[in-house]
Amino acid sequence: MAANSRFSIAVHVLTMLAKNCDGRVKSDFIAESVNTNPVVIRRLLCSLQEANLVVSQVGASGGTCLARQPKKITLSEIYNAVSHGEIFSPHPKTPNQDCPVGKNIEAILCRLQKEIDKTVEQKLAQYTLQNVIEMVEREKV
Amino acid sequence: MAANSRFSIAVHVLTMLAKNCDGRVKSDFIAESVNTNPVVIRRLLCSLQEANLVVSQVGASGGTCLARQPKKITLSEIYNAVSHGEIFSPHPKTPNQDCPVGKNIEAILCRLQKEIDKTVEQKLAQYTLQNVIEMVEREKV
DNA sequence: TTTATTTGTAACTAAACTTGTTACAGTTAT
DNA sequence: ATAACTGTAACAAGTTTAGTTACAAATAAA
Repeated sequence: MAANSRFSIAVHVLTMLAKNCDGRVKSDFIAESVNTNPVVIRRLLCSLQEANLVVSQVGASGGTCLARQPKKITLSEIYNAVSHGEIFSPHPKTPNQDCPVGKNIEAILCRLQKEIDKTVEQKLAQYTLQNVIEMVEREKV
Repeated sequence: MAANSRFSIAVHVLTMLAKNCDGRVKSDFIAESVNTNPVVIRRLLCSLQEANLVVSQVGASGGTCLARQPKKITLSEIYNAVSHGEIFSPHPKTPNQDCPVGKNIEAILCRLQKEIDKTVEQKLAQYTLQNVIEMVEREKV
């Protein structure tokens, strides 16, 4: 383990919700499709709820539904809801500040990090959940 | 720990080599600037050597130097040498193949993954090690 | 009002990965 | 011959991840 698959599962979960948009979907049902434990799904749904992508209802005949139409949800929003975009990590320990390279490299890498994040975000923003649904349908053929 | 900082360290290491391009640089010297153990640096240098970015020499008065001019080394090459570009991971377990979403979502996410990787690669390819050196110098002011 | 169902969440485990560290074999200049 | 290096194996400690059990709280339905 130890490699973040939350975005993959989140896209899967939201696609399930979109295809069952008429009612509230239960975490057990989603978990069966994702092939995992319902608690894993509920944990993820909490993050998606914080990001205002879904609405959950507790109690009997509760469940979750999308907060918006699939065409109004971008993959960028999904990504931000469940991951913090870091293509690479900074130095584990602060570099030697007495070395001219060590003193300045962190700030440069930090700027680069942000620039890449923005690039990824722009790419992911090109796709909506609706696009994913259409791809799933097309794939079926 | 448990967050890959190899790219950050690789850029740091290569910048050190570029600024000491006249001779062979020892792992102990680099480790002091990076503030880590020389073995960590040597391990990284092995990866950079496999990618033909540096040349190392064993034995007394050995060390490492760049294999090419800094302006001919892109950050994209560095990234590929030390990381395998994965912005997100696939499902840990294969989704339920009896569910239309579960059956198709993996292929779609895989294509998306590759597309994002290409985007990141293009972004990183815009910068060379020479650019980083210039940024380090400029930062110093 | 009682009961069954469902989310939310805490606590724990096992696996994977990362860096740091020690140790040492092999290579090379002096 | 000796000292100084790299390359690499082996292990420890810390972090993160998904999976799991358990249960409190909320809610619909009987």
